[in-house]
Amino acid sequence: MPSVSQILSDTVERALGAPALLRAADPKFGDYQANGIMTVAKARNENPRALAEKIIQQLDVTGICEPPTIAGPGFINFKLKPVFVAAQITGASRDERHGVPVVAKPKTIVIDFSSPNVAKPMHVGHIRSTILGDTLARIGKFLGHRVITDNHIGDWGTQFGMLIIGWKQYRNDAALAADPIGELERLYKFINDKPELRDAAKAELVKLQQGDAENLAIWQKIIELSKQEFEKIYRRLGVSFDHTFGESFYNPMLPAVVADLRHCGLATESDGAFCIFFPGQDSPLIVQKADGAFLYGTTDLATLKYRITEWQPDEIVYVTDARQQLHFKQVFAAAAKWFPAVPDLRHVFSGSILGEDGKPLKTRSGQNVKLGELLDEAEERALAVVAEKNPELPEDVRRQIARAVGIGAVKYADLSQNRTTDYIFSWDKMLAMNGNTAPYLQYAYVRVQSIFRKAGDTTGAAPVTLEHPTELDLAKHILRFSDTLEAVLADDKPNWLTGYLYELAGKFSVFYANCPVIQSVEPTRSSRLVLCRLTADIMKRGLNLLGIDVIEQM
RNA sequence: GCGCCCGUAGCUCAAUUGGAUAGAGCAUUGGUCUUCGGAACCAAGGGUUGUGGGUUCAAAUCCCUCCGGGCGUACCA
Repeated sequence: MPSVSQILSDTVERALGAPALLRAADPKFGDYQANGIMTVAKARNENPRALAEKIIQQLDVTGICEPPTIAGPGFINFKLKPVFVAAQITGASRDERHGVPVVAKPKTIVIDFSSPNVAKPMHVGHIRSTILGDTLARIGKFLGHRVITDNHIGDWGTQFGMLIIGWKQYRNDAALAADPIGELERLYKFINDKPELRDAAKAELVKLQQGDAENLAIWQKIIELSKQEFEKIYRRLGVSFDHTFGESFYNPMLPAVVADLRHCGLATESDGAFCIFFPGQDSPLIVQKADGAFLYGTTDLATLKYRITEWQPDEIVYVTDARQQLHFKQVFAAAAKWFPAVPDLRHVFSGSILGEDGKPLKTRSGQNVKLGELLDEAEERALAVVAEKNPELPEDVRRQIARAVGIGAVKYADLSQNRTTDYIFSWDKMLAMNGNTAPYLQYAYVRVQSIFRKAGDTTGAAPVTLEHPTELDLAKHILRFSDTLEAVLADDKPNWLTGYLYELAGKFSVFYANCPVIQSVEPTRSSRLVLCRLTADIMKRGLNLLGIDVIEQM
């Protein structure tokens, strides 16, 4: 079923002959507002109010809303008829997708996110990319796009010289078994602190690059161990990938990439290196160092070529931190010249996570906060809250709740923030039961579930009638779910979805406080139960699209 | 030096891309309810959107000047 805003928007566009620019209106003016009229009037040198008058004469929306009104300099306001809202809600309640249409033209979207480095623990710096990319993938899929997720792990580089010599001579097998990445990290630091081993490390690296069997085997073992550790984190976060083509996957392609870039004149020699220069910019994208080695720009171009030929995507999304903006600008600019046609390339970047002192989040000893330990703490803190609030629950149930609440809180705190800015990490704020937090939404969901437990059989598909103003308000908000999802995907801004869900929970609370459900008489009782069910379904779906679990009790 | 991101209530953040009187939570103050989970709901105070100009019917949003912060800026990723 098409969304309400889509219907109205199409209607106005047909009459206007230009985009309607429909948006949710301030409730005191109506439910939706078209403000494309002023722009068109100006271009045509017409009086905007007269044009608006002409447009509303042509609109046939009698089944949908009250007669549209003109306000201000030329806004057209629409106020939905309760009967129409009720009919839409009834339809949505019988739809597995809660009234969210599948996109008319599905796109192929590649999403590149998370991308941790092998032999290093994942830390807080990885969480935003991981969670953001996962959410965008989930929403894209739900809207009907073909989404391909790829974890571009850092599994190649000069650090392997040091890791290999450390592995061969200083490896502690017991430590390796207990904490693989911890031991690898120790080996790396140990060798890095020994300048006298630098040449030996370099020699091991050269052997690896030349295909030495022993070094290749060690390298692969290190990758395997690292991937297993990453997987533990991803399992806890509920994140998965279609592919994990690391940087090394593209190694064999790099010489040909540079040769081609040189052949077509894009890459030129400068100080012994091969570079792609851009007009008006001092620093080039270097694709081959003076010593012959390749860089991540080279790998990114090879990766891009592979993805284009392999998947023919309409869009490729790179989710990284904000510090890589220049790099991706250069890669995208190079790609635009290198390929006859490039997909829509988007760099979705995020700010850093700061401690409450406003400085980058670190442990007390100044180390990066390990992601695994952060998630442990989230669950512990959530467990303490659950134990306090609901001590009669069995231990295993409490743990399960704590997992959903703790992990959910960390994710939600991140996703509810505008991704481009730095944000301040605060346990107390993210675990608060009030305000725009995961626990608040999870609790709102629990309250609805509680109604169903008491009401008995609620599987009926009764028609919805909207009598009380708070019912109508809740219902109208429900009808905006699909608009929200489309907007999130269009601008890569999950905080619009969290805002939507928070408002949904708020409107439900008001409805809940004003409208008895179980004690009301038929047919109101059944109608309200359907409204509750739909609200709960959308809360669950919305949270699920954010990668957050709901629970039945807490 | 140059470039990118930013500056909004005491604090943490919104504002659907130029739309009407800039909104939430926390904190503060006051209120509701014999309540389907009070882990709730309602209300009040709190703002010259860093500064000064410009563009237009309309600016937190676009352009320019400063001030302040973060991050980049030729062979790490």
